[in-house]
Amino acid sequence: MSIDFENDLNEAQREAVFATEGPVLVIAGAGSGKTRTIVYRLAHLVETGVDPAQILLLTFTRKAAQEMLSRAESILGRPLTGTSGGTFHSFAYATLRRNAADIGFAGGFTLMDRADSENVCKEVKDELELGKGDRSYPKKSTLLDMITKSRNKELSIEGVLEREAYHLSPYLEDLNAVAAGYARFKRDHALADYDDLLFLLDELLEKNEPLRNQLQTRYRYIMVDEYQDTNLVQARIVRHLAGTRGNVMAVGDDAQSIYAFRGANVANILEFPKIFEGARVIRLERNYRSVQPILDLTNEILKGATTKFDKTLYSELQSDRLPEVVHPLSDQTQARLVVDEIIELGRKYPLHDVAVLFRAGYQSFPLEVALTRVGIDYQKFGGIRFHEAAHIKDVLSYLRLVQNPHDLLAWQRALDHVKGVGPKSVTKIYQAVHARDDKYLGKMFKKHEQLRELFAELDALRGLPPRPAALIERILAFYQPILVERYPDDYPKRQAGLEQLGQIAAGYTDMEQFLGDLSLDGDPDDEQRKENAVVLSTVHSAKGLEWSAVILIDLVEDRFPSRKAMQRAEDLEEERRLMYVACTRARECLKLFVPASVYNRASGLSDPTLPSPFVQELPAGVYERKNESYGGGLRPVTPLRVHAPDSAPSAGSAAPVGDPSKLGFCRHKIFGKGKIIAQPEPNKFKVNFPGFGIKTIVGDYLELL
DNA sequence: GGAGAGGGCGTTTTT
DNA sequence: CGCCCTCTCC
Repeated sequence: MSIDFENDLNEAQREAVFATEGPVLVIAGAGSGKTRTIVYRLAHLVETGVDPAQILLLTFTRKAAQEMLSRAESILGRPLTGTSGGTFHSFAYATLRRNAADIGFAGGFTLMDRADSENVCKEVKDELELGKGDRSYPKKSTLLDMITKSRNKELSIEGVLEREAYHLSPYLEDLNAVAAGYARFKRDHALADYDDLLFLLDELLEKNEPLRNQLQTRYRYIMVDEYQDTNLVQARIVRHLAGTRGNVMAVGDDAQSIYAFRGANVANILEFPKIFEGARVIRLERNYRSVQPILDLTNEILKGATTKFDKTLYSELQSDRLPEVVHPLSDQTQARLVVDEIIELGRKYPLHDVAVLFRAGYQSFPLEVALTRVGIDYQKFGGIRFHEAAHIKDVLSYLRLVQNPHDLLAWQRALDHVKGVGPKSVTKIYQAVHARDDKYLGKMFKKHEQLRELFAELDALRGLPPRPAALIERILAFYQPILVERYPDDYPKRQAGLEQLGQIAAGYTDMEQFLGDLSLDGDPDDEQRKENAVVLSTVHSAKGLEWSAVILIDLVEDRFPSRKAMQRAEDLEEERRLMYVACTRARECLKLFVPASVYNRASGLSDPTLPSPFVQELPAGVYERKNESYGGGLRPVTPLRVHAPDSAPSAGSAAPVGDPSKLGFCRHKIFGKGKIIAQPEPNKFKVNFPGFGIKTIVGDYLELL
């Protein structure tokens, strides 16, 4: 079977597929067949005799890598044996485990997850007696945020505070102290966090020339997907791996950069041609995913960006239906309307081909309730992960102790279930274990029978061959009574999760691999799309995916864009790109929901909302508006015209300007209330905004008062 | 030193 | 409203 590159690819795609030697940068617009290009390139390499084991494919999620590899296998008609594919983090973890002694972890190390890292921050803060009695002191999650931001952006903590957290500057010294303590704690207990994986790998490659050469020789062809979302250290890793041969292809789209908050640096993609001299730049611009009316709308979103993208997507897929902007009366009725919509769409598409997207995990809760009520199955991506659930972490803590007796975090978790043992005793027990202080331990065993049982269990586990499945099975039996006591309300559900954990363990022979995979990419439910389950996802987790129908909810100020992003211009820009990513996921049908009020759990009341600026900005021609009527149904709304009937319609979606000839007061979504002082053009107004001064604004953005 | 009760507070996004 | 942190009592 030979592959039909002529028919299956367009010219630009073919160019990228066949450019196998030397550096290549592929700027791939949304839906432009980026995945297809990578898949065919994999196949082409192997078809021309490259050993699959010489290929390294770095992607944003493990799922993406697996999908690409299996698609390449299917067009090749044979397996890709030995190809390395995965995330930077998983690649780093695997490489570091093989060279643990070289990075100062002779006895191996344990990978921490976010909660572990936060707990260490708190531990260090308490140890240093910082923030005692100060209620407004930065919380552990804030402490960790600053530490990892500083690392990922490779700025001092002072630099991070200056740029984006000025309000924390009084705590600069404390933050530095916590950061230092945090680093020391990790060393002392053979722990590594997500950031360490990247930095340790970079360091290892920098220092260990033989290893670097070995990897460069092994990986003759490197492909990196989603390059716009790599950070500085990831770019250095790519450089180390590519070496002088530089057979590296980076694929990405600067308009879809949505991970700056964790240090992603668009400069990586923009400067790729400078770093890899002689790089070929190939642009994929034709869109194969979406119908033209959807692209008309997404092109408008990009037009509003401060940083201009020379990107106007076009498609040959036509449609006579415009995207819809729906205005429900509240987030509660939004949930009901979305359910109705899903049922309707379910007649046309399989449910797993319909997605509801939102800015933050919690925003789908009302919808989840509504879906459950009518019995529609759903699969949620983003939000709390499998391995983050307390009962899973409980069970894993025993496993971690078998693997790494220095893992204080695991000790804390395991000992937390022993009655009568609190934080202080944990420290003492930990010290006693490592100092072989049997007298102290013996005393404690007498006092706390549960403690004796725990130690007996751990010893038994350490005596077994280190097979994840066998150990988990034993642990589950031991943990059962603890589970029932700790979670009397919902332990059956949690038990199901634990059984699932046992299933996953069955697929592993190596303990470290098992633990690492769980933390790195481990939601077993994500592995495949459930048939007939509608997809609920954060926009971030929807990256790279597509559906026939996409519904976006909660498109109101403070939610999308997030309230936290309203302060700094560059954060708001990232929200805009996020909105762009969300809308470009849709193939045929796109619906944007803008509830007029949302439930505020602080007050227990419904707060009125302002439509998201990203919706407000859209020109009237690119969508059809529908309002929920008080009676419950949806009614199409004819946009009001600002100008004389013969001019183009351009009324703002939610707050149309009335008669422009009448000067008076108006409201702007950012500048607030202002006085109109002149009308230099039919649709332009000079407005004096208290506190902001005189601005000239297009009428569409003003609401007349 | 641990466990339970009251009070402030505030929901991004992820490997 | 629910979480997390702190304070107080045993």
